[in-house]
Amino acid sequence: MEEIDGALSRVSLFAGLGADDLRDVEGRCAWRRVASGELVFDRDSDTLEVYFVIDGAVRILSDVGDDREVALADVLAGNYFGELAAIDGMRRSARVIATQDSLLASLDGSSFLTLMRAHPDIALKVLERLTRIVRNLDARVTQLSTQSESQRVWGELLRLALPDPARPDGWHIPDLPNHKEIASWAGTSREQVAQAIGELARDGIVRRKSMGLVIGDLPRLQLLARRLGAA
Amino acid sequence: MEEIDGALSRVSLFAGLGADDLRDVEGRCAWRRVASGELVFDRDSDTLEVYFVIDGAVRILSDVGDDREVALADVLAGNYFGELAAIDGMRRSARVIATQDSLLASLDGSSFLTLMRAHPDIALKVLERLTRIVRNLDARVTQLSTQSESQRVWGELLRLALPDPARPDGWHIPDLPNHKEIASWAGTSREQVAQAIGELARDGIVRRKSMGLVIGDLPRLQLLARRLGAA
DNA sequence: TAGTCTCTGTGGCTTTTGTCACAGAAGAAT
DNA sequence: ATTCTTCTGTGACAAAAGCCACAGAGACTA
Repeated sequence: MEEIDGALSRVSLFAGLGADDLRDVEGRCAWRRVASGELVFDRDSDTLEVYFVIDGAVRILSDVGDDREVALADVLAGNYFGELAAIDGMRRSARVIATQDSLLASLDGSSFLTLMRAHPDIALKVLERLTRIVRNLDARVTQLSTQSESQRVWGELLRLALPDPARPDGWHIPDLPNHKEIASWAGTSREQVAQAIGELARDGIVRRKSMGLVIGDLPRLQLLARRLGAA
Repeated sequence: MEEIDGALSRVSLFAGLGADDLRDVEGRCAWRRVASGELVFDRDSDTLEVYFVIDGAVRILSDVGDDREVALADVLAGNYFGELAAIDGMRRSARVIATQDSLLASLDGSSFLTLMRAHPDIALKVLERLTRIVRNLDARVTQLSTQSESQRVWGELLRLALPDPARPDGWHIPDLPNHKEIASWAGTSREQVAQAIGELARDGIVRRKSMGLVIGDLPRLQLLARRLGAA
């Protein structure tokens, strides 16, 4: 029981909650500090808590046996995860691993349900969140069903791209995740990620830089990522 | 304005609603009859109604241009669709097409929101539904990311399989959807579906029958659909 | 009944992926 | 610095998938 002090007010879900209610919820929370890489819960476990990420970040992933894993979502500070089990009472459908040293608050499932019943605004916010998730997943299913693996890698790069302060109209990826991680988002293998990036580099569309990529020709990359890109 | 009479009581979402409330909701609904194949709404349209399927069935699909389409969900009588836009106010992310002649009731988005606010049980049921959808989509993303196309087709066949009343322990698919449709669920092409089924037939695992398939060796099919199936 | 149409089942050829292998780069540990 | 380990970038070869083409089966029309 450490820096609990108002920690939950950093969670946007509780934005509309009065100070008293907030204190009450805080009182019901258990607190947990996890190191980067640590397992928060595993698939098929039958716990029902909802976790609030006070600080740090976690990744939800559907691991599939040995090597190849599939990243489903990143949950950053201020957000929450584990709500599915709290809502339907079923087992965890994925595993959750901290991607940074993190501080988590957990609320047991039935308290969460009670809270939503008492505060329609909160229920509505949870609905909005699930809605966003469903829309994202629909889009991802569509991409996995229709795009080639390279295209998915390129799309992932576009998602990571930021305007480059060094060059007007320039874009870059200052801190590229490692290939295995990109692969787990794009639904492909580490080697394919290397290949796909290599192809862009050979065509002069990107240049490799210390820890990242410089995108020289963003429009061309967008074209490639979409449909059958003409070379 | 036809056989509105108590039609909404067939929608399980309203199971806990009192007779008066139910009548009130019915009064706010617009009614629409659609023929099989007819478009209910298209992607990117900015309507916000929720639709209740009183009779018939619709399919939600994320079409991708010309030919290849991706099926996202089937909504049968007693269920509803279109809730995403009602909840978040964004445009439709997919198109909806009737797969049978159907009777639909539609409720405008703000009435739906009001209803959920007034009746936490209904909000909870919507949450449960979205939860189930998210879990399904997570599983689908995982399969698309890790299984081969044939495996996905075989998995789809397993999903369609029913116990065969004609043979003890026998399984069959009495009414196989056409290959294009199977492809739209498995995220592959019509030809791959034909190939995958052809392979099973050649190995004696299934036999083709008038409009369906007879599954001779279910365990073997399950094995193939899972991991690197040994022949 | 013959004539369309759509759906099936296959084959062949090109391109993409899966898999293994390996050498160099980059970090981390000692 | 030196060693160890993990990550990167590629190449090669086998297997799978994309794509096109076509012939036959069924279903529906005229």
